[in-house]
Amino acid sequence: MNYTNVILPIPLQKLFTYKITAAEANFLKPGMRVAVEFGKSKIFTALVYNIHNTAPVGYEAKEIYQILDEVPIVNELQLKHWEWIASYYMCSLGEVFRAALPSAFLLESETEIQLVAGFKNEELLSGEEFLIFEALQHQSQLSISKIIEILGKKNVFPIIKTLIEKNVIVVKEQIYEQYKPKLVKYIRLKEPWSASERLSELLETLSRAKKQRELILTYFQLQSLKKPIKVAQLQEKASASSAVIKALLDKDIFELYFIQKDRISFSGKTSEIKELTAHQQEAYSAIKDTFNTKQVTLLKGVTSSGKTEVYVKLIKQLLDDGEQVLYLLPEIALTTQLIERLQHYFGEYLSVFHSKYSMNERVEVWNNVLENKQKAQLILGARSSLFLPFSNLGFVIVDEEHEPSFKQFDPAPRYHARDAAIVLANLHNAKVLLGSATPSVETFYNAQQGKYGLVELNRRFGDVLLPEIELVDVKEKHRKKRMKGHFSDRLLEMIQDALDEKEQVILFQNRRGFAPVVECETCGVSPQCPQCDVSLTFHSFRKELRCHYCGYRQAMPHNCGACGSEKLNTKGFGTEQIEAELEQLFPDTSIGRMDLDTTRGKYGYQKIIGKFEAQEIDILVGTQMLSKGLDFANVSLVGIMSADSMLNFPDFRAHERSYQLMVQVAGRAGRSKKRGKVAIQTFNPYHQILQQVSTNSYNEMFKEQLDERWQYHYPPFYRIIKITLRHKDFIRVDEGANWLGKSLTTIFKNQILGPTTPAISKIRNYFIRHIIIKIPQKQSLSATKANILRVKNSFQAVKQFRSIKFNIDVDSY
DNA sequence: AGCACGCCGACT
DNA sequence: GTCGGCGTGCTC
Repeated sequence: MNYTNVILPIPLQKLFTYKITAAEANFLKPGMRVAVEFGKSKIFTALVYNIHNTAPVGYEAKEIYQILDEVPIVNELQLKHWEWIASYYMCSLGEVFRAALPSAFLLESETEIQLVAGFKNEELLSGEEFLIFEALQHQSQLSISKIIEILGKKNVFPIIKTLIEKNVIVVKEQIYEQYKPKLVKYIRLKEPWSASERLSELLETLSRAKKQRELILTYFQLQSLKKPIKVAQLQEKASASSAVIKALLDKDIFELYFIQKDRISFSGKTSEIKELTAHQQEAYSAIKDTFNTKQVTLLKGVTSSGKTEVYVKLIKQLLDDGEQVLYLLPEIALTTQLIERLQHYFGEYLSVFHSKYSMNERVEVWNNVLENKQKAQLILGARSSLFLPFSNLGFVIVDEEHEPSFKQFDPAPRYHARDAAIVLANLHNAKVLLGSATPSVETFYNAQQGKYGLVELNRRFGDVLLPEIELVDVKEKHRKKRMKGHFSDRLLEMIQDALDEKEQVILFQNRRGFAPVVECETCGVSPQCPQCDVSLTFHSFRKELRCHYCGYRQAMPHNCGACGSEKLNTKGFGTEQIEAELEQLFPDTSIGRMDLDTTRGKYGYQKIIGKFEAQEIDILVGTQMLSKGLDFANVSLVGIMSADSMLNFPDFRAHERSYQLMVQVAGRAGRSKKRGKVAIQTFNPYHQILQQVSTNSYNEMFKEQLDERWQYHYPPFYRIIKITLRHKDFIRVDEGANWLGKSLTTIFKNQILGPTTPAISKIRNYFIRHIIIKIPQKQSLSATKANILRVKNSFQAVKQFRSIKFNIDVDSY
């Protein structure tokens, strides 16, 4: 007997065994997909893990339902990589499987039922059964969702079951692939007319249809180019309406045909890569040197130093050697600007892969990488692109390495793309280049310790100086009454100067919406989200209050819900309010706003950025999404509206993050010729981080942060595993967290922090508790994880705790 | 994780 | 009396 163990896309730690025939055993290989029945009524897409002939004990294996692939779509290196992710980040292989494949590869089962021909004994049926029977007289098949509609209730399976038992209906399980390659419509003359010598005859028959004759003539014109003719092309060239084409199709003179077309194509010329400047060249050679001894190298290059040019040169070389290159970027930095730049150099070698691309596009990229096609030699993508089926990866770039968005938080696998990429590169024996102007503390530490190579690039391109940073003491300005709304007189002056010089301004406010909270002047109460532990945020555009955690929204109330007073005040400030104030202060200036609310949709970004580039917008107000990878030549001033909210964030990385964010935002100023200016408004200008930002002292910041990490047992000296418990019942999570905290403490002693209640203690009606385990570098990670899993098991053996959601997040930073 | 099975309360 | 609530156990 032959069997296969398969991975199912579910959070269960084990593989499942299915029976296969000898022929199937011969054909199947690890990495191929099969459809299998799982449980009573589900069909899943599973991935073949291995093939063997050991019969399982204790149960009878089911047979597989269908083989879905001709060749493996996942290779062995990927499976190894998945196993590392599953074990390191403490999740199941199935969860990695689910995250790794574009969801179109995970088939859906759409259950349809059909009538058994010849059933006559209607009197045997109950009322509801008869309803279904009757419905099937009109329609040949019904989906489960339709039946739910017809019967007006959710639980329809028992009825379907009895109908099947009475042999009235059968279940038709229909599996379909979601992926449909894009077909392009082409047109040609139908058989008897295709010969050119019949042209005159053809025109004769159409003597009464002037438009149609013209169309035929245009067609022959296009035909002389000896290329297939697209319908759209013909229609445009002949400036004919689609009715004319349709008439000719109906007369059987034209016919349509389709050619499968890859969506991802680039038609344009590529150009030679730029000459590197002396400094870039130096960095380039240094990187190559470090690769002789190190697998990973950090390129620390100040903003606008031209890191991309160095990448380009390295990529070029690897591509010439015939190896695949992966270029990872945080989602928000994947801008058209960069894509176009790379396309310019690498043209048809480049494919882009990220979540704003449609499913079909993602499947195409997957297949192209799998077949090692030319157009997929260089992949530019967000974190999930490290799951593509590389077979010959030679080089990985992780740009903006410090970006927190490389870490996936929910759902599992909670992996860090940078770290997972290093492991992946290791499997391929490939080199990794981490790039950042403001490396994360752990990466720079690794570089200092000699684990990674380190190359610095400290000159901006064209030797433009780093921007001049000015700290504006808002407390002082308030005292002297020199504030207009949220603007200090100094910032306004600088904006005015820039506008006078016809230069552009970027204002950074790390909060969207109009004003974070609405507060009653009389009683001080502010409206809360009914489902989360947060105050609602006022959005003036729709005059409503919203919750940024669960999406709850309500109209802005006219009076206070607690005391009825009509004096509702807005407190704090967001991008929307900054924009409104600017409109008052600079009425003749065009102002744009860029945040999550204004950049919805695939091209949302591009529209705003395009306008700003074209200098249709003078002042751009935005959240942190404008700190990344954008290159505007004419920006001379960057204003940070308030530095304090980020500095006071309760997280051990708050200072590091603030530093990175401010330096990155500041880097948007003066990127081409002139030295830029940056104004940072703060209540606390003597804060050490602000001082370090203003003097550009990365090393000082690093040293200070490292000391703190050492003192308080944080990474890179300790690993952090965070356990999150969630439940709708407050008392239950509370008790569960206490129980778990105690039992972890018996093993890990003082390495346990908590249980603690997070700042936002309730989201979507779930109460949340955290427990943190700090693991010293020398303590065995695998033993620690085994211990955690043991405690988890005994936790879930307590029946009142079983319904508590239990998340483990390894390296939760 | 889903999802069916099974045992208790509030309604026609 | 039933419907439907959610606790419990299983999925090859």
